[in-house]
Amino acid sequence: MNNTTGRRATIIDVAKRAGVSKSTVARVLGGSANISEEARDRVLKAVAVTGYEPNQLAVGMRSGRSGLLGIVIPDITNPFWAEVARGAQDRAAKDDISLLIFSSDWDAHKEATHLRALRRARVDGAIINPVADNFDDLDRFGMPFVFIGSSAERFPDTLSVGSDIAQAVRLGMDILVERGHPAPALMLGPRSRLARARFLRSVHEHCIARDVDPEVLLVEESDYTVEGGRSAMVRLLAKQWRGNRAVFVANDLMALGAMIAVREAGLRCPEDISILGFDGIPAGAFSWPGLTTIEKPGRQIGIRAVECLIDQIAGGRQRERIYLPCRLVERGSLADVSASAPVRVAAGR
Amino acid sequence: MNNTTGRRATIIDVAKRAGVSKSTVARVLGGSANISEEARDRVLKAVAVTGYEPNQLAVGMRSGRSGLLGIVIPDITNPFWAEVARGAQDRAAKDDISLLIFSSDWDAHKEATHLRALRRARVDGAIINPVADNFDDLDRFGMPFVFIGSSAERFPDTLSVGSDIAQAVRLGMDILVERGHPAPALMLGPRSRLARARFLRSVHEHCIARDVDPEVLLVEESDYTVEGGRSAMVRLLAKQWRGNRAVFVANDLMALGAMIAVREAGLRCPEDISILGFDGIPAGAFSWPGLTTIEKPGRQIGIRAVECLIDQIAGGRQRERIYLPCRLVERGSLADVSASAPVRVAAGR
DNA sequence: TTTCGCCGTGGTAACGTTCCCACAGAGTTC
DNA sequence: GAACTCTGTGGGAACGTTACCACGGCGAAA
Repeated sequence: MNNTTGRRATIIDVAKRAGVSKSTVARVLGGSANISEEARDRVLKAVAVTGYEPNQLAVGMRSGRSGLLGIVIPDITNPFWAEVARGAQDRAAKDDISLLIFSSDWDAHKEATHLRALRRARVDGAIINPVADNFDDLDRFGMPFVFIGSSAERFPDTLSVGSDIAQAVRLGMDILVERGHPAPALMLGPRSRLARARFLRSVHEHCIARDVDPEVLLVEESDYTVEGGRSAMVRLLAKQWRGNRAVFVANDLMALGAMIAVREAGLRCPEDISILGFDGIPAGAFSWPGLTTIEKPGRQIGIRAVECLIDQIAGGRQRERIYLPCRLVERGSLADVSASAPVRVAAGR
Repeated sequence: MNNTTGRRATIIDVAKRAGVSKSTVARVLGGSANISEEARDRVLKAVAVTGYEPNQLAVGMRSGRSGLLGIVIPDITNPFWAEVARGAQDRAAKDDISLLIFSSDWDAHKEATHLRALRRARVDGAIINPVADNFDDLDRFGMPFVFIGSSAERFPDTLSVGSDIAQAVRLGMDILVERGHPAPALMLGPRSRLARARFLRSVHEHCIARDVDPEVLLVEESDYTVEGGRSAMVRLLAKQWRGNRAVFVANDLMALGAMIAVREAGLRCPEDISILGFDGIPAGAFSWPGLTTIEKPGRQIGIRAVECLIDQIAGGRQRERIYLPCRLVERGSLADVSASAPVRVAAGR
């Protein structure tokens, strides 16, 4: 079904075989109008015979469109970012665009290297979770771009896509109230993280709207790790902590650690202590009990970012900030101790 | 630090600015010998001033090297494959090569589409976890390639990189014996999977070497899912099963499910039943107890695959099959009931 | 002095497309 | 019947690079 010579067929080979000019071949393949039936047939046949595949390099060279998009995320091995990448991949594929993926490891130097690679590859645009605090000049990025993730927050006047933390917190607080936990303890990440402030602010807003004094809430903070969550939970358990005990944890890894600490203290989750996570990492489905959590829309973020990018490449530049809604994933770590609760919570997965 | 016109600087802009010919610029940038100090300085200065970045498209067009490698894996969202991709990414970056990543979802049609995209992009080579049972003709793949993963097993005469299942099984059986479980039950995947036969064969070999009748071993099989592992464990518990009870599970997800079933049966892991997994998925670190497992060398596979590919692009084509060793990850799911065991196993993570 | 080789450099032809202009012939309008 | 439009086609330039050849100048060998 193709030449044995090893050389790839070019548009000229196709043209010769079809007995037309390369212009005509290009028109047929480009789906242009005004082609005779006969010419179209002959070209299509010749394409099949030669096994011709257009050379994207040449196309890009001439048309200025490489058909490539770049994405720079912290780590493809991190399940959240893998979801983002996957969403971007799938959306790009719909438009016959291929994705160049890079992992920055939250390292500004690696990021710079990757951005250079993207520029050299002449990608049509880039999706970036920014690491560097300031880029030389955003306008001279050298290509259209979309920022993703909460670190994009630092750059006010750019197009960016992220998850809607305010909505996520509302979702979490609502379910906690509904289940009889109107004043949960809070387990937060390090102060340095941007998302932390947003999380805390949203909790406060929610409390005030419900006439609860936010200062009443127990708060612990730690690193976004299993170990961090475990130690924070130990500290929490040592405090005066009355009533229906529940914790709203700002990160799933920490929540998993907290769950371990509960067990180590001889307590049960969710019977003694309810835990609500935030992220939606896969491991939450395999813990015991399964972690009830709020899932960030990773895949949607990837999809939307590509769409924004495509729009931006085609038309004018927008400078919008897009927040995508999160989703509650109910598993077994949240007890229902509300007045209306049937009998007792079942510790399902 | 660059032109404000928006147009990207070309080698000609650099040449003009440096007052030399583009040939000289190319030689300087290509690191060729026989350049005067003066010319080199002027060129380097001009490059810095113009912000010149070589156009990879043009380079690829002319030199036949696109500087791109493709990788087609089942799903970037799957932690194992993400590891593979990450390894490939890092290794490729060392040679200034960018990676085009695609997810096939174990779908032959998607795979074909992705391979076409790779051909169009004129990648210098491809790393593929093959899905299709037979390709039209391996020699006419249209580019150098390396197969990865156990499904590569189906194609005898190709270069491939995968994990050493025989060594992994030896590792597992050895630790089981050492801990006082000379005849563990086996939990296998579906018969359709290639890895299953290799796993079972290796267990048999190990048994025979140790003078154990392999027929004595309890065997259950199921899907590679949490639910599958759970139901298989239920069936296993219903059997006559004496002595120090341990299960060697051929997949971590199943192992996690088995662990849940143990707990649901009112038994404890590892005190009543020991579980040894196989894969090394991250979720195994967060279960309770932590899952002791054998980790496949995902990252190494990616690294090695890229190295093979680079070799193959440069030199002759090899048709070797490379097996990379797995690693035991000790967490808390394996009890030590051997005679030499200190007192009792601690249920650590 | 002539010849040779080497060094450093410049010019030009590709690579495979797309874009644009030109042009022949058929049909339409006045 | 001349001028015009429309349809289908072909030809050539350009995109930015590298590979190759050519050439002048200089020192060394004959």
